Amino acid sequence: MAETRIQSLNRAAILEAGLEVFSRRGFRGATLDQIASAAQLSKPNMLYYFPSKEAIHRELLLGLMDAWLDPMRRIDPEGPALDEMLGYVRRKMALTRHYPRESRLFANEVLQGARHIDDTLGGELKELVDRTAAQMTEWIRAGQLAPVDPHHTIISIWALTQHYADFDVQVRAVLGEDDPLARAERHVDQVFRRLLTPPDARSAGA
Amino acid sequence: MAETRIQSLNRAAILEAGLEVFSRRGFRGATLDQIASAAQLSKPNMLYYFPSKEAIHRELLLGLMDAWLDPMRRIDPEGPALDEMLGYVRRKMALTRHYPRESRLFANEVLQGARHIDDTLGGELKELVDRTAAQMTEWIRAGQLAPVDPHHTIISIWALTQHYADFDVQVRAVLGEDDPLARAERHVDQVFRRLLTPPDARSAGA
DNA sequence: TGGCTATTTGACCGATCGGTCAAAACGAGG
DNA sequence: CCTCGTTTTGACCGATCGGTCAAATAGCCA
Repeated sequence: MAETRIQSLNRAAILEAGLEVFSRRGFRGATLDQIASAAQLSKPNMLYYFPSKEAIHRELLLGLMDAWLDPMRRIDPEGPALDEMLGYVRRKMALTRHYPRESRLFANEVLQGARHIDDTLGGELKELVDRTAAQMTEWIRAGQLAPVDPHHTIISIWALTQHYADFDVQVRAVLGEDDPLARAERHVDQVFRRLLTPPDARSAGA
Repeated sequence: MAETRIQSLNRAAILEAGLEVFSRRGFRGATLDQIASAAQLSKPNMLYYFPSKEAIHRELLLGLMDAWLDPMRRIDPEGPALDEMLGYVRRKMALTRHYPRESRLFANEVLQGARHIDDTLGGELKELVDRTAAQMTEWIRAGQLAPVDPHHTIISIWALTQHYADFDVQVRAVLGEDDPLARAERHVDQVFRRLLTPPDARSAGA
């Protein structure tokens, strides 16, 4: 009873189309006809693979959350504090560069109340953040990071990195550039380097 | 032919209701019935004051843009560089605290392509940003600000301040606090203080 | 009070929404 | 070729969308 080749192909096409449309229009703004035509399927044919609009949306969000949390999970408590934090920033920025639609899908969802994922937000995500914040507190106590509010620092990393995906229309309009992300990556690294470098390490290095 | 009392009262009620609904649902997700019932008016009665859903939305966005740009306009080239920049950050954060719905309205619009305001984005906004960035470049040359990318620093200020309004569901879920903004204001000040304080001024002050 | 304008409303319209259904077309094994 | 399960489709459904309209009502000034 395994998935046939045509099934997995069509399911993938529908999810790809759903990502495209949901990320640009939001859940209520997207229509099944738009998704179906983007997937080059008829509407009833699409509903043969997914029972409803909600089901497509839910599957996209579910698949998203894991990839979204992964960069934070990969922070190594044994590694050098500043490098670990800047590595996290870099990995999160890579998500923005390579998966801007996923970022906008998430932004749309949270902006409109996050009704479909509020359990994940208050559960798995909060646990992971609390654990990472505790690790940062240790690093600060050990003098490996400058004193900061760990929770709000994590939120700042999200804010800065996701902004380049979610508001890219505005970013491009204001910068007038084709590829703002090269500069953006250097800038974001600089922001958190200056925020997190402990005072007694400031004379050394570039 | 001036506006009567009842006209200005009803128009205000409609705009207030429109802000509430548009900011939580986005343009396409909002319905005229929702806005009308929030304004305690019948739908045809509401359309007696505004010709269409678009007209309500457009008037809200127009009124918004001016207030949104004001904190940046009030940066004083004659003032002390760091204080002026941190003052801008503080004013922008005050908008987030007092007008989160306006922030979400704007976020919804930009997220979905900013089709209703792209002329403002590429015109008035870009000019103001370029002028402010030029001022920052002077300050950097004079050693009053640490070397940064001015454009991306401005974008960072937007990203951090607006994030607390646009993603407040996520912020509250992760922090588990009732009023995250008190801490947030201190944190955001710290981020840009460390980013912008010139190297030779770091030994002085707190 | 009468009369005129400004305001409000219920009923309704065509378009579009998410979703259903029965029937047709397809495809692999015999 | 036939058979049977899988896949695809056109036609259609009730609900809801943004918006209209004629008629009813309220407010105001002579």
